[in-house]
Amino acid sequence: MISTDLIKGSLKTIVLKLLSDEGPMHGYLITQRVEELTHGKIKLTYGALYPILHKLESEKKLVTSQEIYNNRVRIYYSLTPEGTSAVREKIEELNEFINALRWIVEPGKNLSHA
Amino acid sequence: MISTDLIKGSLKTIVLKLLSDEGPMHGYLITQRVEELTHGKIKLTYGALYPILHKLESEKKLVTSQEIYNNRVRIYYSLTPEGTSAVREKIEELNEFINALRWIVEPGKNLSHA
DNA sequence: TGTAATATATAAGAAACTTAAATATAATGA
DNA sequence: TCATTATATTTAAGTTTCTTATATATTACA
Repeated sequence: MISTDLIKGSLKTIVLKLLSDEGPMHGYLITQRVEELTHGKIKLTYGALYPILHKLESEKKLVTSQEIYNNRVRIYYSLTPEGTSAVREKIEELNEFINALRWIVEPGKNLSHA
Repeated sequence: MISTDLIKGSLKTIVLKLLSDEGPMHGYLITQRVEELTHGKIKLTYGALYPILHKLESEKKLVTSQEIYNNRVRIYYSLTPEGTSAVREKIEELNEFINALRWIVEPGKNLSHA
């Protein structure tokens, strides 16, 4: 598990990207997929996730639809067109960030300026 | 300039790594080098930097020495042995983090598990 | 002589989390 | 049957880490 300080700022981007790649999902499933995809390195807590989902919804980047599964309510989140372009911007920024980090971590290598 | 939310958690690691690569530096110079190395993508503000330096000093990861240059005080920060091993740990964690992000950003590719 | 650059410091406030607790149902195993 | 684990969402309180703004002081340049 990676230090939470490091991960903090990228949680919103991670959630948006996941919905973009895998289609509508409910919160619980999002935490599971992030853990799977990152081989346990990143774990989303519910206290972080649900406020993020609610905020993205209030920003019109996500919309919700309820489904009943085994008597339990599931709230599925889907990207709006606005959310879809937000994903692109966020991913671009995340790639810039990764490159900037690599300029620090591997200063010798002549890395991409993308 | 990358969103500050994204950068927040990695500032301490960046400072430590820079001191490890380039030897003792004073605060002002650190902000300049980070900006240079990251092609302006990451800018350390003084309000962030100096508290970080003071904290690392109180944690015995850095020690200071004063020099006078042109009548102005410069406070040079150097890594202690404790600081040097902290750099290694932090960089390892940062690499894990970068990989985890790549698993999200490029889910198709079969990336290193390092 | 005033503005930009150099150099450090810190207080107040915002933002994004963590931790913890609450609620509720289904499935599993002893 | 009873306890535990898994499923599923919510939110309040507190912490940490920054941002923003301000203060101080010298040098360099136009």
